[in-house]
Amino acid sequence: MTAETRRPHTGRRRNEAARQAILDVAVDLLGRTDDTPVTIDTIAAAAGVGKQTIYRWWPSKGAVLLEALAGRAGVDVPVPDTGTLEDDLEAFLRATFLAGGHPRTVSALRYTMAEAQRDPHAREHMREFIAGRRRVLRGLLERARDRGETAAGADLDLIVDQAYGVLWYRILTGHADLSEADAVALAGALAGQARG
Amino acid sequence: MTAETRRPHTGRRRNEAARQAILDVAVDLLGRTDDTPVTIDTIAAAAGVGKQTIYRWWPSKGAVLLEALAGRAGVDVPVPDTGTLEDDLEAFLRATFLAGGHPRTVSALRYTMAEAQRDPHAREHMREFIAGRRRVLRGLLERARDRGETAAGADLDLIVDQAYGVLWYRILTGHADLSEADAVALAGALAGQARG
Amino acid sequence: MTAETRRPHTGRRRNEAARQAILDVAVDLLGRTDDTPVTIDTIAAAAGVGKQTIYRWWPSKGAVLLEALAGRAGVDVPVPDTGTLEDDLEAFLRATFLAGGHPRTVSALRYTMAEAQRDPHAREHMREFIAGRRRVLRGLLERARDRGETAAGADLDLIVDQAYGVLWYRILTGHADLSEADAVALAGALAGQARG
Amino acid sequence: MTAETRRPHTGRRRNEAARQAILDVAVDLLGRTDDTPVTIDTIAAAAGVGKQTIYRWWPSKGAVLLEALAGRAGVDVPVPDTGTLEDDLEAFLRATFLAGGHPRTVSALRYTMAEAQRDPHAREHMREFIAGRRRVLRGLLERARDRGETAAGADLDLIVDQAYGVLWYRILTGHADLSEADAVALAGALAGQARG
DNA sequence: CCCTAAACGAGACGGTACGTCCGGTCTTAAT
DNA sequence: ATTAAGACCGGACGTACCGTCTCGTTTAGGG
Repeated sequence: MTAETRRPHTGRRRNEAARQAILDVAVDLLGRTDDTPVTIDTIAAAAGVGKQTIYRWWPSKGAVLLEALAGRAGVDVPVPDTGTLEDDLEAFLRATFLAGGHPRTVSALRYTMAEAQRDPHAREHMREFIAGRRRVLRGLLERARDRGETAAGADLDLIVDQAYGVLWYRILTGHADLSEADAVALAGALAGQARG
Repeated sequence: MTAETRRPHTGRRRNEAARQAILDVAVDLLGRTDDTPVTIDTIAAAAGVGKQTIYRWWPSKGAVLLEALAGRAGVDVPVPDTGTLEDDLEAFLRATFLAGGHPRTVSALRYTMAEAQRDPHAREHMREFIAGRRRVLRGLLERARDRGETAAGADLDLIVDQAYGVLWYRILTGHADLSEADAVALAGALAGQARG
Repeated sequence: MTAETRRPHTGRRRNEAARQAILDVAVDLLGRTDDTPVTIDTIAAAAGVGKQTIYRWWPSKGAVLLEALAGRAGVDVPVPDTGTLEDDLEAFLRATFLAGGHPRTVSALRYTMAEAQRDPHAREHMREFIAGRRRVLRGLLERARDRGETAAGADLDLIVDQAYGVLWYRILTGHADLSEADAVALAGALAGQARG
Repeated sequence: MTAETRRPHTGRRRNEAARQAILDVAVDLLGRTDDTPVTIDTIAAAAGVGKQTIYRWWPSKGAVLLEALAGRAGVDVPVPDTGTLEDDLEAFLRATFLAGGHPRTVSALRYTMAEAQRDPHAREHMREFIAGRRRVLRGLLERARDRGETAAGADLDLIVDQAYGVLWYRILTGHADLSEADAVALAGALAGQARG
């Protein structure tokens, strides 16, 4: 994804096209399943940008990657509204597992989570990213609660933890695929937990 | 943890004392919560060993770290045998969360999981480490199944995924602590799930 | 010779101050008669420079050392012009032997000639260095020839070879000093050869 | 030159076969014009010998190489005895230049002279090697002096320096070949110089 | 005749240097 | 003032070699 067309300078104002090119390249590189190195130099070169342009707007490499990741988050996972908790949960987890099972997504998530462990900026961005995803799922659960579908003492946060926990655990260790069947099974189990 | 005493050579056979010194130093460095760098150079220096002695026996830094980690695994988590699934599960998860909540353990697990994402050798070792931990928990569940405590169609592997998924998810994102209360709640939820 | 004062960056152009610092340190280290190691690391450290800055501009250690040596060549040996071949030759060889007999010069020449045997880049630079020194002496001889002081068939190159041959032979083997008396004797002998 | 046949142990006495194998391999490796590394490991492996067997009898790598070189010295350069200085000198220098011009010899001399600059043991051996070669040539000159062929004040040592100086200078810098014509020319010049 | 001491092949070891890679900072010249 | 370009410092990486050390084996020669 090398910048082919000439991108004009914008003088003393921030160049939005450059910013977008950087994030696009970051997304592209993160998704590569070969061993293309994801370095600031390769990003800058591929985006047709100076390294300083990156560091002017982001504090570290991890911050760039996490913002790139966050920008792509949720595009593949619409929030379903079927009317029942189990169906919502199943639809959501199927979509989530489907997206999360794509090789490009796996690669990107693995790399960024690793980066978040060593780069404090990336860690902070990752926390926000995670919090955002959690809010969506928790919203889905709260809707069901408001409909009276959940038991009184149901720990919604713990249910969210289990859903995303399984997802990340499998992505990072690779010990099992994110199969559709497992999405369904997990949805059923978590719906059961919610009902009490 | 510098080697103070003179360590004798062992001729043409591997020097077990050197191997142990390397792993000890690795464990020590992995557990540091300050930003002490975990490098081959620092490991070698602290262990009083030449770098080549490390590379002679391990293919990469990650492999050393994972072996060091694996060597310490399970020391803090005995397998309980109370007679009932829920009590076993609760005891196991309490111990696991307790150990996994210790700053030194968190630091080590975060670093090694990150390393496993970039170093194929570390990844392979991590897979084995993960598989070993899973076997323990799965054995506990199978025992309950053999006692007839679980429903016919209960997916034991998924339950294992949920337990360790929550653990790793919290360790890596840091969005919530590994509290004792959550261990108890999770044990209850999973026991219920197993019973069907 | 550590860089004490802050050296400013020069942006996208080569930093001449850094280049000079590297060569200065190299000259200094080459001249040491103790066993201070002449390493890229020590050069970089003493010059306050990253190793990559050296490898960006020179292909190998030997290339740096040879350039450093060449930069100092000829400073101590002015080309005399007395009007007669023998006097010119004597003055030149006295100065050459004097400079070549200095411990710092001996050390530098020994090290660089050794380096030139194993490093092809250094070898190439050494060839140029040698060629440059030869040109000076040969120029002196040609001037005498133009004055009609030499025999018709005199092989000037072979005379140059003998002069520098004795110099290097003694420097490298250390079997005899570069005494003033020998400079005079050699000048007389070579002048005799030239006259035929 | 790998040791193919089984070499028997000799109990508690030095194994002469091993010693010879080491020197043979050293000579072979020194003569290689490709970039085969001349290391203790390669020598030991090729000679079918443990490294310790080398270090038991020689103090350093350079010492081995120099002894190997010395063992081959003089094999190609018989001392002529034609009856006249110029003819003796010409015959000697022709043979010397011929031998010294062989690629294997050049390679060996270059490597060992370089080694002699960094390894004190090699340096000492080189001094002896050089002294030995000098004695031969000086003997030739003294014979002529005893016949009354040289001038009273002729500096025989300087003549020896000039002869070997040219040889080594060309070998080490490679700026010119050791041609037969130059051997003849040099012999003539030095004979003239001796006659005064 | 056995038993011990030395030499041997093998190769692990501590240490030092190499040349490469990359993160984040800095400066120039162009826009 | 912002940008593309890219040099710079620092520091980790994994490799190569030196010379030392220990093991287990083999043989010579003294008790």
